[in-house]
Amino acid sequence: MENIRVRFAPSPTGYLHVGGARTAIFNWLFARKHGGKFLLRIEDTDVARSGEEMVAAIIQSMQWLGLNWDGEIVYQSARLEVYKTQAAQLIADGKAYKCFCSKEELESKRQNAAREKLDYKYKHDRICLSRKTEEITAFEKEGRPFVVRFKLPEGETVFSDRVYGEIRVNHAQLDDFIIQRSDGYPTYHLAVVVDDHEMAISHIIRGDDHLSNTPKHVLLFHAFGWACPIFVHVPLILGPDKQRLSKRHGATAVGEYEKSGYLAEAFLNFLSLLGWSSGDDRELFSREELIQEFDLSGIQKKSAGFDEKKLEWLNGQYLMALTDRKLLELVTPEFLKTGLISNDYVAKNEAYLLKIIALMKPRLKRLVEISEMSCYFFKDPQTYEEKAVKKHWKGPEIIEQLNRLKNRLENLDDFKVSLLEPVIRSLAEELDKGAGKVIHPLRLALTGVSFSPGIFEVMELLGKDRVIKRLKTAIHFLESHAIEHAET
RNA sequence: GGCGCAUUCGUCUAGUGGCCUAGGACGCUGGCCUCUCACGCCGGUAACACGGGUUCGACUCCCGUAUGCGCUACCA
Repeated sequence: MENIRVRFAPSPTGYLHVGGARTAIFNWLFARKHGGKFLLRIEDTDVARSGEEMVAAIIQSMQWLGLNWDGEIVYQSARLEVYKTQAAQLIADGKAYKCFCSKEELESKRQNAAREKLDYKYKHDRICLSRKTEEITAFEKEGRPFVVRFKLPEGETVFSDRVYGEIRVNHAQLDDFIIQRSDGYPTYHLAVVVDDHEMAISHIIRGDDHLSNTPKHVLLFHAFGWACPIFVHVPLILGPDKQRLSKRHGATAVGEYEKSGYLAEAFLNFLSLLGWSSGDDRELFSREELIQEFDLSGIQKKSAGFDEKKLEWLNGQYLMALTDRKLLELVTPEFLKTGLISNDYVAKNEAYLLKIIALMKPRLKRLVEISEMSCYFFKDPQTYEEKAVKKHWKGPEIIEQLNRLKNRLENLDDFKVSLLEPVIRSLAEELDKGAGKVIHPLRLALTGVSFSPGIFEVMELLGKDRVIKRLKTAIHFLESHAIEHAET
């Protein structure tokens, strides 16, 4: 394929939505695969709802995902004159006309029709199309506001969509739709057609919520005497309950996924596989592999539900593939944000941090989990998990057991896994217990919780001083509680 | 309501008339590993929306029905 030019055209009325991002990804993959251009156009013709901060946020999310675009960003708000000129041309050609009917008049007509369960269509009366020239000039002179309507021809429109095949729509369903609003701004339909033509877009890849609008666009392309691009409508992304993805389902903005600790590569991988399949059984695709494999024929017709569980799994896969050093780099901001450690600490304890990262890597699903998951490597436990206390610290002999353990460890100079393990196992044997019966209480004393990486690795990293100290603390804790119980 | 589009395990999907007693992945679940939690490994659960055709043969083609989604704005 030659001269592939596609565009992503978000409306800055909100953050970059997951669905929008997926559309952007498909466009980007298609362009990159075929050596074409991927253009970015901001559809900000709805002044009331558009905002500059939103544009910035959308751009930021695009960059995070690594969706680099070609050329300058096109802002529709900067092209109002172009649309006006094109609308005027259509009027001059008799393919569109000015309509002076007020919104209120039309609204009441719509309601009257609705009462009789009828569909009001402007083209039924076309009041403004039958006005005399003098009347129109008089209106214009007094500065009466008007919209420009497309004069809908009879017949039907047939077009072919790369995903959905041939679509046929009878014009009876359509109306003399507005292409220019009374404030002079173009509507979506006009702007999109004019811009896609001027930007020489070869393939319009967009959400299938526009499938029903496409006949209008085809009509406009024909009215202007322009060839239509190839239409490629992609299915929507829905929430886990198959309803339109909304805040109820949690995050809908790409930025929120970035914040909650997902990797851009994993998110890209995940979104690419929503509504598209390469045809084989792979789940993990690098950016390059996605470009390599992407093909319009793999696009699904059915809308897809967003399954965050799978995203988490995928993210975990990416996390595990990272080097310790790279993961540390990514996770450091989390450490700093939670105040667990300082910049200074990071600089001085890299080797230690790298070892922690190595232990946490297969357990981590999202970056933000790191602080909570590894806090006991930086500070002594403040509390002991209640359920674990009941389970592992029960019985009067537990204090004695921890004491014996502490004494043994105090005599050990080199805190290495290979030396620690025999100490604990032999103690268990002497006590005629399984090793777990010694390890679990120990883990609780050292970490405050019931789960952690292998206890010997944890001890080695913590070092003798902290292990002894935490054992003493745990023993004190148990003793004071024993007294409490005795008193009550 | 009208019109358009869709419909394979809970979810993402493979499947383009016989290869399907429907494959993979996530999830869930049994087990192994094991000091716990993860990771990893082995196994299990679970789907062609329904009804009619067409055909020697239908998950695959056609028609209905149901359900869902979209459009039906001076939003995009």
